[in-house]
Amino acid sequence: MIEFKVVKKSKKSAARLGVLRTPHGEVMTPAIVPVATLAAIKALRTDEVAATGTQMLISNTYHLHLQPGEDVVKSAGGINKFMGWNGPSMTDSGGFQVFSLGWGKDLGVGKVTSAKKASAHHPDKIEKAIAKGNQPRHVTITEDGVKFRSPLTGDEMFLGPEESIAIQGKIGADIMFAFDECTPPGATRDYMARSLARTHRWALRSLAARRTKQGLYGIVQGSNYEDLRKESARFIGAIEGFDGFGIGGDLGESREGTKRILKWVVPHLDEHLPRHLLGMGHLEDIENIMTGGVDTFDCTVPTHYARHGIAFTSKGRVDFTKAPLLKSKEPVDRACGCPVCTVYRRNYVAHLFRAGEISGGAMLTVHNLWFFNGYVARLRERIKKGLL
RNA sequence: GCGUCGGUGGCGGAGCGGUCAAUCGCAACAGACUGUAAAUCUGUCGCCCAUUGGGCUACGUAGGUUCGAAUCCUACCCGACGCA
Repeated sequence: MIEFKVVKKSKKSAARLGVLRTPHGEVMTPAIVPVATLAAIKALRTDEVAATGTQMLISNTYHLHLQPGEDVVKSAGGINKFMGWNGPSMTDSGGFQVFSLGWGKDLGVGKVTSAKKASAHHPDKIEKAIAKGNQPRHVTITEDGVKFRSPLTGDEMFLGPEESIAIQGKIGADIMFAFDECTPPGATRDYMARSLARTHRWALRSLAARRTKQGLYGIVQGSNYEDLRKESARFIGAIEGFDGFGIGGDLGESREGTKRILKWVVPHLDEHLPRHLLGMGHLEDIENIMTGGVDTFDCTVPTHYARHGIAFTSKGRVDFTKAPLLKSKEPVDRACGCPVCTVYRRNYVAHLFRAGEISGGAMLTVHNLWFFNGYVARLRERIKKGLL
């Protein structure tokens, strides 16, 4: 059971402050939700994660199904006990993997890769590949769900709405997501429309498959087509029983595009229910996301970039793989009070990266999470003061 | 002192007469990364111009053989090992 309460609505934008109550505590929204795909924020212990101001985590159904398997998580007492995380949690449905391991992998594109950019590398490839009703190499998408081979064992596996919800039920996070298809940017409208209709049917099946008291969010798709996005928002928004909404898929080729999509979608969603934007949260996006009316959003950027040596600081990005930092006696970020910045200097962190020491990635993960959480908290403060 | 093997680009290490400025790995440098295939991936990596391309100097040093050598021969220098 979850509960959401809007505490304040901005007069300047669609932004709002809220409280999301879960069996594992409250989330002050808007909030960023760091990604713990395999029931782990890579490189960190959960107590270290808690010390970064992180309120909620999202793990992944597909990955946990492959390893260690949902039964292991269930017998551990659910994901919270399993990973020693006392706070709220969500699980993504595996819908994103339908894309990332399917078309995404085949075509070498990410979900935010613009169609233009992608087709510059593969002229006409995307349209042709997808338009003809072909299937990606590694997954087969049917009305029932998605067939794929485990990259771990090579075994044939299947994930559909019923399977995803059953697995998420055993994992036991506070909030689950409906099974959807995250469509590839650059696909034809025709493909998008057919995929959307199927995702809608999957949403109803996901809801019908729920056997637990966990929250369940329906997911709005529709890529960057106005009519499809609106249609999707109306359809998903009208379904009785969802505890909130996810907004997923291709979110436009630019920050303006994302803004536009949120404008199309958000007005059709019940304002009393929480809205979660799936997989977006670069620093530069966050203000737009909030003013667009999003309550929670997840993103791998702070954790992923950290392991690649990038720290986000009050003065912009700092790349710790660069040699000159070996001579810097500054903290990672002068203006930061995180557990890393209060102890370590840039020269040491840079050394750890150049030496391939994993603690370097761990340190920047702590810092980046602290920084992103702080950034979001300051924006919440601005909403509170009526500035946003 | 004699013998054997060896000396290749920042390092390790291929190549053993032409297609070699030289496979590959590491390091270095640059770039990418938005519901994590991701402590990953891509590119550059002798020097000088250039868009394809061209020029120059290079495989211990100095000579030589050959149309042509990192690759064959000779001498020398250096290293490892073995024998005195």
